[in-house]
Amino acid sequence: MERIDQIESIFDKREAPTTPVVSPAVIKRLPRYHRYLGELLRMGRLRISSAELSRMMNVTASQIRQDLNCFGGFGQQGYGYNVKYLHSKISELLGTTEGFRCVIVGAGNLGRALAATHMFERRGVERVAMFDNDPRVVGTQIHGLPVYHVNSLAGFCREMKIALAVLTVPKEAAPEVVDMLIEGGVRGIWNFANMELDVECEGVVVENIHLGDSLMKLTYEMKTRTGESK
Amino acid sequence: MERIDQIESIFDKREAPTTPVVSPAVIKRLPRYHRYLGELLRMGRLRISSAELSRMMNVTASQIRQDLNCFGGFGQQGYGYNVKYLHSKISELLGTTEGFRCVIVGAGNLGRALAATHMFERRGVERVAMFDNDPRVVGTQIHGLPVYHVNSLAGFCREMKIALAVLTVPKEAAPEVVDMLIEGGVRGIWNFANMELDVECEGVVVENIHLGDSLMKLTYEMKTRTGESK
DNA sequence: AGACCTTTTTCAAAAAATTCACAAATAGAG
DNA sequence: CTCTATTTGTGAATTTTTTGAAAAAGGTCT
Repeated sequence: MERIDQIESIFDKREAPTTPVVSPAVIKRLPRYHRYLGELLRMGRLRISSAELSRMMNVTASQIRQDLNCFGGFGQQGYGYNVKYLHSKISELLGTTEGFRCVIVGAGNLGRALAATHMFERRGVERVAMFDNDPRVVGTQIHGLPVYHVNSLAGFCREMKIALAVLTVPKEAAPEVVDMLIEGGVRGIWNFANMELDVECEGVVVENIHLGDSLMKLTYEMKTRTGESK
Repeated sequence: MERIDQIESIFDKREAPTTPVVSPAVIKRLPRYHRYLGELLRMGRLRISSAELSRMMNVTASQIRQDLNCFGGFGQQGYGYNVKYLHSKISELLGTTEGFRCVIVGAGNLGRALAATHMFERRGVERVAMFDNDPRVVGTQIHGLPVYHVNSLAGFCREMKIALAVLTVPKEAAPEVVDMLIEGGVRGIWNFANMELDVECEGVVVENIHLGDSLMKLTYEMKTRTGESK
């Protein structure tokens, strides 16, 4: 009972939580749990204990239990967690069952590479089209996706109820495209442009990808750790 | 003086720090500081205060000062930070002046897209070659980089003193390639393969990129935030 | 059906990260 | 050359995150 109340309060929007109900640290870990559970599922495992999962994932069992409990009691004492159930629950939590539709803006190398993956479909996101301003690619198809001119972006998004946009345009073009996307009613932007987008628009979420930052973190570790082990 | 002692102690490997001398949270933020400082540099700014930078970056000024102080006093009371100096200091800290040389393993869509960028050169990393096992691409050039057969990977790395490898091969091939890289004496692996690499090899660092996790974090926020703002 | 065993839940303690607040130092003005 | 307005450096307070450990609950085996 207790448990159910807790779950409901998380999703009860009227409570206007000042601090996020689930901490960002936990949310960042959810996709990783999802990944490992998917692996277990493919291996045919039916159940898993936090202890075994913790060994696989190199985190403490306590953290796994704590994390999962933020969303309600998905496990069972003396049994552990049902792999299939937990996997689908996390899918749901993460929004992969919402059926978001997306466009990729920018048909350069990175845009094409992303278009080629199964990344979106595997997470319940439907790729609908690509957009670019280069007349040589507009009108063609890339990995099965039609490429339209960026002029028609806002209208297309609104008409096709596009919820999510992948931004792989050059830095200079990004702000302009963002305006069009917002005009088109897009609710999430996955930003690969090499700049920070700080969209101050109610209800629009931006996730910035900075590959360069990651590369620098790596070179930092290489520089530092290698020295240590000497 | 105090200050200089502190800096030295950070880099003094004999101290064998059990806990990392600089916390991971700080390190994750360094590239972002570097990015903003580069921006300021391009704008011709000579100095910046933590307060102004904090406004630009949407973090607390206190955090900026605390972070930078982990590495020593780069600023000056009553003046702030010298943009050029601080930028170059952070570059150095992050290992971009080490002149690491890298190869890209996997000449698929993502490998090609990465090869096309200036990401590496801009961070002092020199791209040397690509590797693949597809006879149709072996022997060609991609964005100016020669493509060799993956057979010769280990030998090439050792001979050419390759420090860093970018892994964009399919998940299945990853473990095998990692073995070759380690044999070749590589010290850092930037892993885009859709799996967690846990290389337990003294002095070899792995940075995993999981674009899918980021996408899921975005769909989570879209699902959650949009509801809240209703 | 009952005792025991596993494993989650939950609450509390510990550790880590962030923010606060103020002393100390410097630049710049007059 | 002194005085004032800034602004860093820093130790302490606060908040957040992680870990630990007892309590509760469901399974398993005889």
